[in-house]
Amino acid sequence: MKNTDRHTGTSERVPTLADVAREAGVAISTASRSFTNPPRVNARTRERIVEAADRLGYRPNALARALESGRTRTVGLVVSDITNPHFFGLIRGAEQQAATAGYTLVLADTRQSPERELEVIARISSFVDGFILAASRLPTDKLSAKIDNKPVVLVNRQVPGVPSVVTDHVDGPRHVVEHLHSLGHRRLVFLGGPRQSWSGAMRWNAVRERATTLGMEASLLGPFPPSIEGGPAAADAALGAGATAVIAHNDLLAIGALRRFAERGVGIPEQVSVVGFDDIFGSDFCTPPLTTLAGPLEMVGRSAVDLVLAADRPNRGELIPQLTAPAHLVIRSTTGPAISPA
Amino acid sequence: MKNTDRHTGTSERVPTLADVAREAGVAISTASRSFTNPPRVNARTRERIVEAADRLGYRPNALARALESGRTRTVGLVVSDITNPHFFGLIRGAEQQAATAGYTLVLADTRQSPERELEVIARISSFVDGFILAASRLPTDKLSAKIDNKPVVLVNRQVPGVPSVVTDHVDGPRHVVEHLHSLGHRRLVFLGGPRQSWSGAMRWNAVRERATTLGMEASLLGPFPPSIEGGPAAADAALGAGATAVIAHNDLLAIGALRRFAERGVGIPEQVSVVGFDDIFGSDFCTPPLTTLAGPLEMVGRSAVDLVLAADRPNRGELIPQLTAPAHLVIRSTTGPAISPA
DNA sequence: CTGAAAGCGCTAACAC
DNA sequence: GTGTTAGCGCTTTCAG
Repeated sequence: MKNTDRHTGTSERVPTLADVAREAGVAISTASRSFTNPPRVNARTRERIVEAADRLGYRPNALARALESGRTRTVGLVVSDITNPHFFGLIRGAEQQAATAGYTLVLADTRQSPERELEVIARISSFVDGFILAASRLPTDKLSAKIDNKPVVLVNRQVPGVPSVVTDHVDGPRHVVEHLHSLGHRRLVFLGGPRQSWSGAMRWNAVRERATTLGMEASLLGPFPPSIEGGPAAADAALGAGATAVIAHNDLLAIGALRRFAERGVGIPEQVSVVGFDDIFGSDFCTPPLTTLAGPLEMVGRSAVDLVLAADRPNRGELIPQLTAPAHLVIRSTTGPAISPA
Repeated sequence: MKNTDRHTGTSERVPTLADVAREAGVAISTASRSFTNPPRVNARTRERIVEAADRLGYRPNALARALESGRTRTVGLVVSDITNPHFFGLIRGAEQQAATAGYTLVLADTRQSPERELEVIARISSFVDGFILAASRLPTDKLSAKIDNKPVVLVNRQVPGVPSVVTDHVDGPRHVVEHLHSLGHRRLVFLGGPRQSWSGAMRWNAVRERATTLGMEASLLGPFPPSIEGGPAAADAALGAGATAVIAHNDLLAIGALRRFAERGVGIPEQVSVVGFDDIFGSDFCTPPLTTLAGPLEMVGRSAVDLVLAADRPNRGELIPQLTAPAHLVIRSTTGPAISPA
C-alpha cells in the first residue's frame, strides 16, 4: 500500500494513468497523450478520457513524470540564514516568479555554514531543476554555472562564469559615503559582517575607496554577527573609535546598534549618524527610523528565478548574465549634520 | 542528454547506479544494497562498490528512489502569506526540525486565497510526504487528515479529526483582556483581521467573552487587512469608537495603527492602550515597543513537522493529536492605565 | 552473499 | 488516431 484515495482516508489506491486508461477503454499512451499532447488525440476519445480521469479523481504523479523528463518544475532557493529579514523580500519575489511560471520553490537554510550549504545542495539536488544560491558562503572553486548539471544562479555574490544577480555594491555604498560627507562627516567607521560575506566585502571596499577619495577617514571594525544581537558590541566599538558616522554591514546590525546608542545616551543623529543596508522590514519604524541603502530585493528574487529558468532552456549561447539591480539611498532619521569638531 | 557531470559543466552523464555497478563489477542490485542495506552485502565487495561510487562521483537520484518508495523525505509548508513576519518563526522552526530529521522543506504561498491554496497543494502534492497548512483558508469540508493519502497538519486552525498545533487562543486572549481591565480600561475595541481567519475568530471570541464577564464593553471593528497598511484605517475606526483600549488582530495591524495614532497626536499609552498578537520581529523596537501576546512560533513549526513525520509512520492508532502551545503576554510600552473618564 | 528481473507511474519513440 | 513497447534510476522480491 503506497497509494490511497485522496481526502477519504480510506485505503483505496490513488488512481494512476493505467486506471484512467482502463476506465476509458484506451491504451495508456493515449491517455497520456490527452494530457501532454491533446491535439494528437481524437477530440471524442479525449473527452472520454478526461471524464474518466476526473471521475476517478486522477492526478498525474509529478515524480514519475520528472523521472522521465528530468524536470521537476521546481527551483531550490538556498539562503544563508532563513531568519534574516533581509531574505524575506528575496524569498517572496522568488516564490512569486516561480509560481507565475508554474514552478514551486524549495527553500533551504544553510545557517551560515559552508558545510551545511554543500549538504543542503546535495539533499535537494535531485528534486530541483536549478539552484539559487543567496549569499553563498562556498569557496569560489566550489561554485560554477552548473551543479549536478543543473543551472545555478548566485544572488549577492559574483564569481566569474556564474550567472548572478546582485544589488549594486559600488555606486550604492558610494552614495552612502557621499551623503555622509555632504553632512560634514569626516571620520567614519564601517561595522563589518561575516568574513565570508561577499557583499560585505564589496560594500566595505566601495566605502573605503570613496571615503579616501573624499579625504575622509574610514576604518573597518568587526566582524560582528549580522544580527540585532551583534549591534551592541558594534555600537560600543564605533563609539570607541570616535567616529561621527557609522555604516553598518546591514540593517539588522544597524538597528541593534541604534538600541545600544540609545541606552548609552548617544543622540542619533545629533552625535552619531548611522546608516544600514537593505531596508528590511522594520527599518522604517525603528527608533529613529533608519537611513539605509535599499535594494529591490523582490525584483532580485524574481530575476534570479528568471535566470534559472532561462538557463534551463537551451540555445542561450555562452553568455553568462550578471545582473546588477540598482540600489537607492533612503534617507530617514538616523543621519544628520556632523557635530562640529570639539 | 538529460544528464551531465556535476561541477564540470561538460556534457558527460551524471553517473547512475548502473555505472557504479559496472565499475565495481557487480550487479546493480548489489550496488543498490550496499547503500540501502549494507549488512546484507559482503564487507569487501561493499567497499569496492563504495569506492567505485565516489570515484565516479555517484549520488543516488532521490526522484527515482521516491518513485519506488513513495517517500521523498520532504514536507510541504503552505502559508497564507509568505510576506507576513508572523510566519518567519514558523518557517524557521519547521525548516530546522525538518533538516534535523533529514527532510527538506517545500514552501508555498497561497496569498490568502482558498483557490490558490488548492492549486498549490495540488502542485506540490506528488513531491511531498506530508503537508503543513498554516492559517489555512480552506473551508472545513476540504480539510481532512489526509490529502492525496498524505498526512496533513494544521497550524493555527482546528478542525475535528485533523491533527493540528495552535497557539493558545483562549487563555491568551483572556489574559490580554485581564491586563487591560486591571489597568482600568472599560471600553475596548477589537481590530479584526480577515473574515476566514480561524485564529482571528477565536481571539475575538475569547476577548468578547472575557470582556463581558468582567463587565467591559467590547466591540469588533473591521475586517482590516492584517498588515501595516491596514493600520491607519483601523486606528481611525478605533478612535471613532471611543475606546480606551484596542486589541489588534495581529502585530502588523497594531504597528500600523501605532503609526496612525502618532500622526494624529494620540498619546500611546496615555490616551489609548494597544496590544497585538504574535510578537513578530519589530514588535520590540517599534514606537513605542508593543505589548503583545507572544506564541512560541518556532516551537509550533517544529511540532508541526514532528506531527507530519509521526503521522507518516504507521501504528499510531487513531489518535488525532491536537496540540496547543502556550502563549504569554509580553508587556512593553503600549499599554498603561486608562485615562480617567472625562 | 549476489544476480536477474519485475516493477514504481509516466512519456516517447515506433509501429499499425 | 491509437496501441505497443522500451525505458527514466532505483528498490525489491525471488532464485541461485
